[in-house]
Amino acid sequence: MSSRYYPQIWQTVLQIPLGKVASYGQIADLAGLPGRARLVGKALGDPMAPPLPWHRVVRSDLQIAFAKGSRHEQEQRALLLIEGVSIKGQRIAKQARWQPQLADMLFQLSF
DNA sequence: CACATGACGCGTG
DNA sequence: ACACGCGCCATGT
Repeated sequence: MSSRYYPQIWQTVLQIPLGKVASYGQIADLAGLPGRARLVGKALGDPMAPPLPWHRVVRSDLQIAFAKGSRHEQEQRALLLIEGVSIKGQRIAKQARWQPQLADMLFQLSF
């Protein structure tokens, strides 16, 4: 089981503020795993994962990763809208991007 | 072991 | 915007 890195990924995802979104690559970087965006997707889908704001993780082009119209895609869209994230068409508003501040970075270092 | 397949991302054309 | 190619990596056939 190579879910060795999942915990740090989960921790990072938990940092994303309500109403904000982060990309898979961004989470990978913050978790100290540059270039390993795919691993983030795996971590989120792992059955052992704790409750997470998984819906706040989207592709770097600000689109939902799941197939258009799929059940997962609809659920993620609904959750984001509930949080006040504006989505026009297939694209999430740029302003919803999470920009980690110094305090957030320091939190990561404490692990 | 060889391939294929994703909740990815970036560079090029 | 669209299409590849390639890097990345766990899982499955």
